[in-house]
Amino acid sequence: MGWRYMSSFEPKIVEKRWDHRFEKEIYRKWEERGLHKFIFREDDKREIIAIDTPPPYASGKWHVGAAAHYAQIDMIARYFRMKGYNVLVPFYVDRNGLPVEVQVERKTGINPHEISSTPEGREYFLGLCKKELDRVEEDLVRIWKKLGCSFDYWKNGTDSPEYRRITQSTFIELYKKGLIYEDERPVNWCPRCRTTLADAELEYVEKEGYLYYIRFHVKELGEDVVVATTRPELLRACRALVYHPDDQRYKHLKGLHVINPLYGHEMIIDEHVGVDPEFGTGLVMVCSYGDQADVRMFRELNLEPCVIVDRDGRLTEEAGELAGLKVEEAREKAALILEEKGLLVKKEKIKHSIPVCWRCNTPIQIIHAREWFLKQLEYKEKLKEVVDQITFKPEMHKKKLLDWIDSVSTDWPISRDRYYATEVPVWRCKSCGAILLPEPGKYYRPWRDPPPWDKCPYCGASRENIIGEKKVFDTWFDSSISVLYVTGYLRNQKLFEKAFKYTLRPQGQDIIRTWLYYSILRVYQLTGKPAFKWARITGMGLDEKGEAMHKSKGNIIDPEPYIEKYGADAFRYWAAASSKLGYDYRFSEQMVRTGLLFTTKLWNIARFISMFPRPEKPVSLRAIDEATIAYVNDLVKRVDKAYSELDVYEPVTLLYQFTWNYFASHYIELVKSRAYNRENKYSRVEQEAAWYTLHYVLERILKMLAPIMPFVTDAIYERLYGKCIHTEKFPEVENEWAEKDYKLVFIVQEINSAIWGYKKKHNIRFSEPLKTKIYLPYSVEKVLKELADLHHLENIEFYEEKPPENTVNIGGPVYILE
RNA sequence: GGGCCCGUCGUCUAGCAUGGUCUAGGACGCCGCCCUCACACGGCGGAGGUCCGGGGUUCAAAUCCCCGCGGGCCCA
Repeated sequence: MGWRYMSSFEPKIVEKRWDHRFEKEIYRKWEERGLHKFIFREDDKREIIAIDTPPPYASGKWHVGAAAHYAQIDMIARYFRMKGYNVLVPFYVDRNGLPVEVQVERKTGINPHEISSTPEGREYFLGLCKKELDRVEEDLVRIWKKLGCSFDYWKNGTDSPEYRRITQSTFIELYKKGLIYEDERPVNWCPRCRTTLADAELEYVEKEGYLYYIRFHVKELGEDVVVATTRPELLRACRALVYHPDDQRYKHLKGLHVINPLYGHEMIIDEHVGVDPEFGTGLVMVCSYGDQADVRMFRELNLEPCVIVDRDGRLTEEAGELAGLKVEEAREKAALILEEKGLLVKKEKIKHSIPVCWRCNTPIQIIHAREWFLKQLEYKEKLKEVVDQITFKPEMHKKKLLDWIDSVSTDWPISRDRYYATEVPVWRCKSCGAILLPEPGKYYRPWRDPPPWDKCPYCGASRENIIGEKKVFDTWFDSSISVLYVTGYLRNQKLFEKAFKYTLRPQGQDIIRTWLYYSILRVYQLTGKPAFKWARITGMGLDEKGEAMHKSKGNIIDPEPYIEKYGADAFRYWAAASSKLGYDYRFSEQMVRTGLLFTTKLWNIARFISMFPRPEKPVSLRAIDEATIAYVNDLVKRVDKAYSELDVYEPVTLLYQFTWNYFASHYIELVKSRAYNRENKYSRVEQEAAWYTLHYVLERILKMLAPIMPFVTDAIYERLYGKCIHTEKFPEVENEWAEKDYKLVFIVQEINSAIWGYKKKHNIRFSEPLKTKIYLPYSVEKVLKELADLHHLENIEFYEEKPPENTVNIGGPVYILE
């Protein structure tokens, strides 16, 4: 008959607290059992949820915010697994793009452009990049494994032939659809490095220079105007003068013309909101190109550019007297000529910030370069409809994307003059100029591979005339198809058909305009469908002071020491509880510590409960058992709903609150004596009811918490119930308890609080009897035994609506005779 | 500089779409007391907020409107 006659109880859990050093061992167990492996079988009835995990860029270790984001993604993945989905949550690394080149250059001093002038040199440089990436990738993988993330590790990153093959195939596909074209456009150019630079490759330095005030003659009026500029050497390229539309000083000049003081050509006078009326005279020159503002004006005012700076940073023949001079020399000479002609009104010293090449500090020039473009302007309206089909969590971030779509004003330049990236898969016939695209399906390196044609298919020119493209893609061109890569596009059609259905994009709000936008654009162009069912947008990870973490600010917080010190579950507790989804979340070591305390609390709750066997079905439950079970059923409902909305803050907060502040502090305290039943005050049925309820609640808490704190919940579950919690189903609301009233639990909490407070105030130990006559409402008459036991009440009377006149309230519905 | 978003105890939040039940609720932290047989990595109690500021609408505003201020993101 065993436990039915037990009088002393031994816990199955012996240790007084959870030791997070076991986490490693548990993780190993998960790996051995293949818990994280995504397996696709056609006959698998489960729906697939594909999580388009952000491939992190391997430019350095994660800070706590990034680590928290991946932990949150894991929580969502684990939840959906418990809900019966086959969850595809890969982890692979974004390894394309500039940052690694920068890092290698810093470490080795090698100039990528110089070394890459030969295929052998380029190959060598790529090898160095790869090594560096491998090193950083190891760090990242180590961290997420330490964090307990159940990702399926894919060794093929975005630089793998597999991924690049798909990127190139999509290029070829879109080219054939007529969505890709080549064009010349203004780009940042470093004359020393002789390369185009992305905006991200620019640095800004404060430089002293002169502001030259130049006199222009207005053709129609016979009056002069004065214009301030820092770039007089660009006068040849100057096409207009502009002022701010609100600037009354120049309103009368709109549409008139001035004569260029050095070259004599006519220039129109126009308005533009980009002009600062406070700068100089409020009238500025528009030249191709002094700065990015000029680029914008040329575009928006429909001016015909005439670039007079060449690739070496010297002025072209167009510049007449200034031809052949370097920009700085030309500037001085232009000023001199103007002065001689009496057209230079004055020059004043100013400090201004100018863009320079991040590498060599040379001021950049804006010149025209040939680039590849993807059409996007014609998709704007359609994309807004597509975006509306995606569920945003939280909704507020959707607006950022819609606003961005509205503001898109040029097609997307997708090519770059870099090296560690996916090559633009194009060859060109020198003889007839034809652009040759290979068949999709293979990974091509045109800068190195022999052309896949024996002769030009158009003009028949020999193979030597077919030249490979040297350019590579913008990294976003690769990463924008990540969801297609994940779901098996062009790799496994059967998988793709099934997996490209419930797609989830988790990402930060900082890359809504890039990763999210480009993904939606590209996937729509390729499949005609919205890229995602859900977009889950997180805020920014901040340091303890609430400031964004940047390498340059030196406030990066490394997650590893905290995971080591407090354990992954504690860290994950912070990751879930630090803020509401979509808002910035700041790091708090204190909160990680709270997470650790919570693991200890859970451990000890389980330790207590592990003393008691788990009965099958209780014959009858006592009132507080019923209310508690009803309460936990309602909790299941609320936690499930929050998770299903991709939230982890609400679940962790609700569970913490319930577990610690109700279940441990009140329910367990109330039924302790019944569970032990040392003095046989309760019937065996009543005792079993307590045991049943304790296990009933604990089991549900553990399961609901498992996605957030996977280690400690698994350890407890394994010891108590002999199974791995992560292959269990998420708890469901039981119909018989669904609508059951449980306000008893709140009344009981008030009563406990009142009596504890009263005893405390009167210096009565909690274990001492309370002799004072105490009045309680009839509604708790069913909890009388538990209350009397817990508080050692000796003299209780119940009241119907109001207690007798001569009593005093001591809190809640509790009164005493004084 | 422009666009967008956000702004409730030290911190994270509930309440705000449908104004009154809010002299603003909870949690973490903080302070004080207490070793009470799962847990002192614990228990109990307490203090903490002019709801960013200023105007307005209204009998009534954390909640609606306007103007500022502060923070964030992206763009320039």
